[in-house]
Amino acid sequence: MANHFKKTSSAISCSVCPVRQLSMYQAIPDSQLDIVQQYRAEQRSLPAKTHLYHQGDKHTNTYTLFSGWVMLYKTLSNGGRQVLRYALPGDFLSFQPDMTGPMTHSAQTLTDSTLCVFPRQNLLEMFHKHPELAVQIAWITARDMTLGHEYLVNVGRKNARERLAFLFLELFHRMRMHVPELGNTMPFPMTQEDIADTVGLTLVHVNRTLRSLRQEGLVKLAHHSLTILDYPALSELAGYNAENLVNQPLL
Amino acid sequence: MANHFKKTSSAISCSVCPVRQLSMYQAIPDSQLDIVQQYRAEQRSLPAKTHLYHQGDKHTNTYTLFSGWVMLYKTLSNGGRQVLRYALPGDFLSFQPDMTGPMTHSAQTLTDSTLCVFPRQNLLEMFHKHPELAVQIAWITARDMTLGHEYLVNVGRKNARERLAFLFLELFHRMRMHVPELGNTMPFPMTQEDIADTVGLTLVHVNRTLRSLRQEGLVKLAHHSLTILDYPALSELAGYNAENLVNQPLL
DNA sequence: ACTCAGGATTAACTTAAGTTAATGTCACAT
DNA sequence: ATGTGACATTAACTTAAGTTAATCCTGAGT
Repeated sequence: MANHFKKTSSAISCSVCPVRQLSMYQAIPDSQLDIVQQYRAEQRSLPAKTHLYHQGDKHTNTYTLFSGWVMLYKTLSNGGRQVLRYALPGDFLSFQPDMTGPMTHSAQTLTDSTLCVFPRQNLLEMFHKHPELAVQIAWITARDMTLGHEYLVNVGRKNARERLAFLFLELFHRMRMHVPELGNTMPFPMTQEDIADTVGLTLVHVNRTLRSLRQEGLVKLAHHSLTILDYPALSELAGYNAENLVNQPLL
Repeated sequence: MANHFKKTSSAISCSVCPVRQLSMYQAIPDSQLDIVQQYRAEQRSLPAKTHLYHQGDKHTNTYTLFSGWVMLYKTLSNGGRQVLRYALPGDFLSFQPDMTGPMTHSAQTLTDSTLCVFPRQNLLEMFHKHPELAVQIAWITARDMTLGHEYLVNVGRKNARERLAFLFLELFHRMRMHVPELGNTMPFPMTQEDIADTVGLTLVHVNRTLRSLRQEGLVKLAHHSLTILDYPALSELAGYNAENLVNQPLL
């Protein structure tokens, strides 16, 4: 199989990085960014639908997503798949408790994406030199865990309509943090099968439920673009409150 | 309502703490444990079925569970409940991304329990003086997140029998880390309703499924005691492999 | 313009899990 | 010993979601 990885010829300097404030490196003052950049091995571009790593792989890199969408998921022994989270720019990927063991999940790009690569080895050294980064990672991981908890509630205790409403609003809100000027329409690169594997339903039932939401004028979803038509109704359905998605630094 | 909190008259010193190696303080050398102890506000004992904090509360403490079982759960607007995790001795509680905001979940003791109380304020100071603790927290949080992911897969992509099998093995393995000499029987303080709210089923269906597992001789569950009768079969059912539950320090 | 393939849509039918409601059991208090 | 309440157990019935399988789009490549 061909190696899809491509080093970006014109890697962007950390000092002018447009997504830094969304990433763990918001904790590092401008004056020390050159140090961070020394730990960055490279910037790497991948086309849509390629894997960054597979569940079970030994993997020695850590990533900060620079642009694009990445889907994190787990595979079951019976062939099933459960999506854990969608990563947006600034998100930190491939951190897990057993840093030397096999990956507990897979990561696949949904769109063309660019990532900054930080070898695990460097991470530990960085923590040592910049303890505030360790705190930052703890904070980011706690945030991701909290989101995971919301997903768990979603799948464990809600019906199909509520699950979809929640997913849409969760992505909509996170997207708005990245693009504050966003209107009611956002890119939505996943397929209905991806959605099904996120909310714990089948593709067919997702389609059915989507139809009902569409007919009631709550959302429009087509051609990888999602439009929120009736925010209050969706929000009510989802049992969602935006405050759940914190994005403030810890300190 | 009466205040159930009770300061333990004979608080145990950190230096002789039997659960330290299971907690974040495994990262602190013996010689510096007195410092940790200075950050500990108190040791507190609670009877079974009392809340440590409620979802929505402002809460300024952080805890390390010293003994007993604590259930963490979220409440839905429709009255539903989703259990997020069961805490065992050594576990770190009430850490969340928004340290000053309302709690995102509730915590309730299942058995009589004792906790070591560390005010949030002290935490930040501790991180400052012992950066390795921040790394440790990042590691612990990542571990909890990974467990959360397993729960998500369980609820999102498995049938009733598989979900129960998984829950039993997960708790069995974690219990064994605490009590290596454990046989096939372990304490199991939760009710069938708790189980239902953990695996995303109804109480009635949990009971039905439990009967089928019992009739096939896979487990025995009665009087708050669980016996694993056919480990291989359960393990096969659950799609579980013990390696998922890492418990090694990060550094 | 034409083909192909990955998605999206639907309908018909099945089933796992939910609901309701009654009864049983056991620990504990009086 | 008796009553009370929290849990556990079952059965009968309902329903939300799963399964199977056909058809339809639509955008990319020739």
